[in-house]
Amino acid sequence: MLRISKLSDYAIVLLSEIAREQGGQGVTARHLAASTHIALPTVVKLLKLLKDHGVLLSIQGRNGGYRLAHRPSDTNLAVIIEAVEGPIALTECMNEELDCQIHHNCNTKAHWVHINAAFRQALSVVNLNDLTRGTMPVRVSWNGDRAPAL
Amino acid sequence: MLRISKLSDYAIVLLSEIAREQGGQGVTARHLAASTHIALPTVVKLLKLLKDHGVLLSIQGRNGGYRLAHRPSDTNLAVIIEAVEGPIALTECMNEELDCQIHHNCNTKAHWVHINAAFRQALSVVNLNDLTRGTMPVRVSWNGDRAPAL
DNA sequence: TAAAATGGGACCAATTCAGTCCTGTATTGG
DNA sequence: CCAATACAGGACTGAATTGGTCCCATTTTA
Ligand code: FES
Ligand code: FES
Repeated sequence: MLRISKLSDYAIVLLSEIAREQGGQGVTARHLAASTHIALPTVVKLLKLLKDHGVLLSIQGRNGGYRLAHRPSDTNLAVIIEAVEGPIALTECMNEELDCQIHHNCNTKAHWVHINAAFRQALSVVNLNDLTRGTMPVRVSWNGDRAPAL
Repeated sequence: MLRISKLSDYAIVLLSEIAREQGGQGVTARHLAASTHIALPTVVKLLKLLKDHGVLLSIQGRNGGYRLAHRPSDTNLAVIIEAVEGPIALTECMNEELDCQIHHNCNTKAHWVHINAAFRQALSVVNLNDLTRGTMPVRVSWNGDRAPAL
């Protein structure tokens, strides 16, 4: 079916909520669980992931919580998804150092590199501001031409 | 990790091989299994899927086999992947009729529709000819502007 | 110093995915 | 005409991934 994981979706919801509520100090996992109706253990797990990948900052101890590590406009969907799911690599061939030899005469890899980049681009253009404020980036344009043979 | 399934990858390999070998008449599953080193039952399963979705034509009986249903230039990655994995729908919200209410005030759906389209676009521009002949479409361009709020 | 919060793992259940197997039908060369 | 070859269709299994839970340690502060 080719979809992002449910966890990534949750992460987007959580971050949107943090961006919306953030009033100087952190937002707690408990509070987020209540306001998003995502189970607390799951919320905790996700916030930790996002913190480990530099999307969130954490404040320990009583009155602790989480805050965005960067401005909402600098936190985009590509970053969020990569934090939760790992690097976006649509095929085996992409991010492995093992010399993938699935295809005979591999004309394929170059295409995947390109598709991967286009996809990541589409994701990276949408940021937290867009999600909370309802702004929207313009569309990708495609000139329709074809390049000459490799 | 966000990757296409192994089956989709196999399908691409199989179709490339068919496009390459196709000399008027069909190519058999047995032959494809031998030439691609993909296990026969798996090959059979995939060819059936591709046939059901109109990517391949089948000829039954002795001397039977499979042929491309359309010209190689009309068989693109989006079609192939959708045949094997079902429609490309990156989020729950996309292809379901159930009124997905994951997000509070959903500013999200509009973005996913857009990302989905951009992704499918990137896939659909690469066709079987490109894969077998080594030609390559040009890149997606992005003007960097942002549209006004919704 | 107790309560409230994150930190870090291990762990389990459910689903999805990859792959196999079996039985049936169509076609055709000999 | 019939046996061999190939596709048709589905049931089934094992493996891998994902989604989700649980437990206990550490940090901070009212
Ligand atoms: S061998 Fe991996 S993309 Fe070709
Ligand atoms: S409720 Fe599904 S995209 Fe917002």
